[in-house]
Amino acid sequence: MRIGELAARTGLSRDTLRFYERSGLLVGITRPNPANSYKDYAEANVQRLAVVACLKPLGFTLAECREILSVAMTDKGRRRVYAARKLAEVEERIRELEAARDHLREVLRVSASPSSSS
Amino acid sequence: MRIGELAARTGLSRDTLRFYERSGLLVGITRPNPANSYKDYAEANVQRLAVVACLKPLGFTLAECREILSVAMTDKGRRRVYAARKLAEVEERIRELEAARDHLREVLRVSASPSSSS
DNA sequence: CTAAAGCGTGGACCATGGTTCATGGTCAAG
DNA sequence: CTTGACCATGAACCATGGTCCACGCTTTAG
Repeated sequence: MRIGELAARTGLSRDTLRFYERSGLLVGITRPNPANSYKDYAEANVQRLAVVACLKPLGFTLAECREILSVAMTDKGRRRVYAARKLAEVEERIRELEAARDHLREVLRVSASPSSSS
Repeated sequence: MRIGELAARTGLSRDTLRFYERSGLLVGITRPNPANSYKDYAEANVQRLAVVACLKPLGFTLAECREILSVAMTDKGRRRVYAARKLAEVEERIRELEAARDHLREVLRVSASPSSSS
């Protein structure tokens, strides 16, 4: 399929897809017609982009998505390693944010009392 | 004081301080000596940068720090509004990350079972 | 006096994840 | 045949938070 169809089927803009292509997230790109410069994107990219759409909200960068996709179909163990590593990062970030949250609550508690500003 | 001293007293690099100055975080900057172009930074900037150092890990951007500092000394109520708004953001982000964490745990749980890869 | 250290300015560069623009080629409908 | 939609490429630009460099001037230490 061409980029417009891929965009329609994934909900991503053509520009974003071109950016993802530069980022190495897409595979199976050919130029079947020597008369023009149009590219053909393999069907597999729809699935790959679904994986990216799933991973991105989990905090994976595009580079990490690329790495994961490169082993995703062949190496379950390595895929687990990525997930486990990211899980640790996410848990650490949650702890940091909980500390920030408690700090902000303290700010609000203190600033609610009658006197004392800064 | 000059930028070097401010850097020494805050632990920030001169470059970072100049970046912060461009970002509008510093006040009371004069050029007391007409013979040179050296700037003098008001003592108050040490405290301001301490506030920034406190706010940044809480997820406040530099622009938000600037806003908060602009009202910090005069308007306790508005300061509360900023803190409350950021608290809501932090709590939302925590919820998102917890969802991501659960998703990753699920990935690890599923990929631990014997068969089925992608 | 000389050399090093400090200072100000402006600009380039880094990563991240895109968006927008300009240019030029191609394809399909009317 | 013309118009509009689609495509590719490269480059510039956006925000965020800086870092690094070169240039030239000043200040300070030896």
